[in-house]
Amino acid sequence: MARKPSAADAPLRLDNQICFAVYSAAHAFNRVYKPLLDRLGLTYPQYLVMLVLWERDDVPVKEIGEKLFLDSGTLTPLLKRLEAAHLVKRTRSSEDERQVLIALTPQGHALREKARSVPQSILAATDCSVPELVAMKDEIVALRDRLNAVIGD
Amino acid sequence: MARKPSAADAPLRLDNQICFAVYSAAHAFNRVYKPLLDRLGLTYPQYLVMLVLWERDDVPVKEIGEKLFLDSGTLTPLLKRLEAAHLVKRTRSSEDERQVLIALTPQGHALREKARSVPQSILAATDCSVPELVAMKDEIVALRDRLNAVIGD
DNA sequence: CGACATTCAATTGCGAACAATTAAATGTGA
DNA sequence: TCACATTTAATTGTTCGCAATTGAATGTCG
Repeated sequence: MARKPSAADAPLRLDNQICFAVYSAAHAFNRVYKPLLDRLGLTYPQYLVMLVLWERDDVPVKEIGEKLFLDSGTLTPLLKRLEAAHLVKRTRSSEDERQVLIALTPQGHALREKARSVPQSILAATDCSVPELVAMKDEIVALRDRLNAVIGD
Repeated sequence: MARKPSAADAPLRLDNQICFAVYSAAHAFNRVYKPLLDRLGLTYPQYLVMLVLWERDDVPVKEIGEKLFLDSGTLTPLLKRLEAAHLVKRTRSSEDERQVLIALTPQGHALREKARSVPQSILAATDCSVPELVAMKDEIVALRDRLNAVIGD
């Protein structure tokens, strides 16, 4: 038996869910990045790891994980692929043998120059002004941090 | 040789990237949803499919894909898992044998009632007002649609 | 010093996500 | 009607993402 749409249904409607907006926007970003990153031989998560390393080299896996909100189950195989591509080197820390330090190779450093044009291309694709994007980014980060705060209960 | 941070580096900084904000917020949402959806026996993408079906039943795979921005490579195995869980039935359309129609089972319908409390729990986790969330959602959807428009070139 | 807990990366298994290909059904035009 | 293109799902292979477990190194407390 057919039901009339009622106000009680609104919370379950797809279009009303901010989480779906975020989920689908993340996929849209990924699709825009794809052709740009293909030229660098990187996937998007690999690109994120490279961003971390371009800011600070010789970083333990743990720290990369904290910055990207990813765990070793994701990072270990990803980093092995970056190593196979000769972009990073993985070495056990001598001070703490539990840690694996990730360092850029010369090719890894060099890739940074090829990556410089990427943010500009993405900016163009958003068809937004920089201040608009910064404002949105700050709002989304604040939301993310509130969500992450709830997890640790 | 160490480099001074310069303005030219800003575009490649992780914290400046809206895409990473969106990417990490999507994962944060997923982690908040996880315990709620575990009780329903659903993953987050499966929950999205159920949202579509609760709005309109007996839908071809294609249409689900268009609403969620997913293709058959993702949906076919996901829908088979939902079928194995007795939540949906997959049947070839008699009018067009190429299409597979997805229909809810009685259990699939019934699950809707158990799902009603989910949006409220998510809302609480965001620690945001409804108008704030609606405004953000609209902005993110607009951004997503502009990104998707660029893809089709 | 020695039992114990903690930390860290690696591993395993499962479920997305997507590109590329395949195969069947349908539509179209000569 | 028949060749051909288009549409639709399914399949295959690669890469994430995460829970759960393992094993080695380190830290802590009696």
